[in-house]
Amino acid sequence: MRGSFTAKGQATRGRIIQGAAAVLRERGVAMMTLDDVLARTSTSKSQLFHYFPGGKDELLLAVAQFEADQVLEDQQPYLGCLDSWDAWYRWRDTVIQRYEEQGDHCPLGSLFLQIGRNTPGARAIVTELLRQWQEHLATGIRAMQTAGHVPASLDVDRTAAALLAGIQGGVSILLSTGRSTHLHAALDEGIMTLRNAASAAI
Amino acid sequence: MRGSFTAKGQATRGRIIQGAAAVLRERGVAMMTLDDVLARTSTSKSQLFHYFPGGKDELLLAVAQFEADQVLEDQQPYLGCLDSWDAWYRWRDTVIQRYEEQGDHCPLGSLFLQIGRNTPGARAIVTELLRQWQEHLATGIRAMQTAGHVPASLDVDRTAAALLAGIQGGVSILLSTGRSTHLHAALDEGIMTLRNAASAAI
DNA sequence: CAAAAAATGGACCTGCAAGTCCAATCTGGT
DNA sequence: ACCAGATTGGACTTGCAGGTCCATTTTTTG
Repeated sequence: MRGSFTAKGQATRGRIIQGAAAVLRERGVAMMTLDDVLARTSTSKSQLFHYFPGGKDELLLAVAQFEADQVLEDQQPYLGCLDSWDAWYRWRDTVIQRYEEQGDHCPLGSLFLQIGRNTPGARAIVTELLRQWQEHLATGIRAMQTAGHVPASLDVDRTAAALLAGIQGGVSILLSTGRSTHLHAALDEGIMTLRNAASAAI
Repeated sequence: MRGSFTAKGQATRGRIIQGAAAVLRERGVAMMTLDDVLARTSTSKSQLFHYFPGGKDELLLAVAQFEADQVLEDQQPYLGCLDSWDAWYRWRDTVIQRYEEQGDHCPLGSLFLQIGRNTPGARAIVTELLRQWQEHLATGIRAMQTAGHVPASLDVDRTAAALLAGIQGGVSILLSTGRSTHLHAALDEGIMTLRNAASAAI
């Protein structure tokens, strides 16, 4: 199927996805129409349905995947080497900056509320994203343990899970209220927990 | 305006809101139509537009308010008297149970993604809910300080904010993945933070 | 260079769901 | 009992957005 697309076809397909993502950030899922996407990408209906035979749902799913890939990329290279307190703080700043810039549109969240959890594809995308994200955090914590900055007795998975939850909640509150206070608090608390665990263990 | 509704009218209005809330939990915002609501509540179009002249948006807003009121109520009486470790754990169990039962539909989240943050009404509802929620948590933490279980040096507002963020994120992950692991972790970490602060201060 | 396959343009269809309207019925006050 | 205003029923309109179709152009391939 996908192999039958030529290079030009792939390019068009990609353009449609990116255009849809842009429209989505501007207008939100509820307000986005296929015609918006066509207008923005200078493509025609037949093209859209040529590359996304499943119609709107398939397109939204593709955009969801596109946005999901972006999330972790935007946190690099910091998320990949959380091996010192300084690295953790730099990563924290990156996260906060990214989501403050994003403003009050959450492509992923709204997307998959629209697509619905029922569709297996949507759920898989989010689940996989969260899994990778948490794994990065856990790896970072383990690195700190290895370096002796955090006691080995700390429950890595639970700490990472809690931190990830805090971030998610912080972002979702930022979307709701426009204030990044909670995201800030969640990140600071999370890192502080690591540090306190360290000092408490002394 | 509202005063001109008779008792019967108010009852109908209420029925419509509750019916809409039910439909919403079942089918999700994207899939809900006014006709669904009419069918479920045995009312007619003219009634719906009589009580909600603003149409669908106004109805959704009313449902949002209805659901928001529910959220804190469901956590009572525990949320109101977080003055011992035992009380905190009972509250935690209540929260987890409530959201595990709710399954994978978030009336508020989806609602106000649909209505959009742009509308002032929607934003106000969520902001106020979060404010009250966090205030309850802060009050609880202060009670623990007063009782000497938590050191007075603890930054109450930040801790409460982080805990609230963790809950929000935990719930949103529960909605996405169907697993309550993160909600669990966030609550446990949050309470553990209070306890560790206590022991660290000794 | 010719045939086949892919890519594109855009008119058209269709169904649905929000919102309108008016006539009919009920209810509460005097 | 009577009247005004509130309530209700449901047919009708309307616009839009998703999806179909086919003719045309471009590209690949042999």
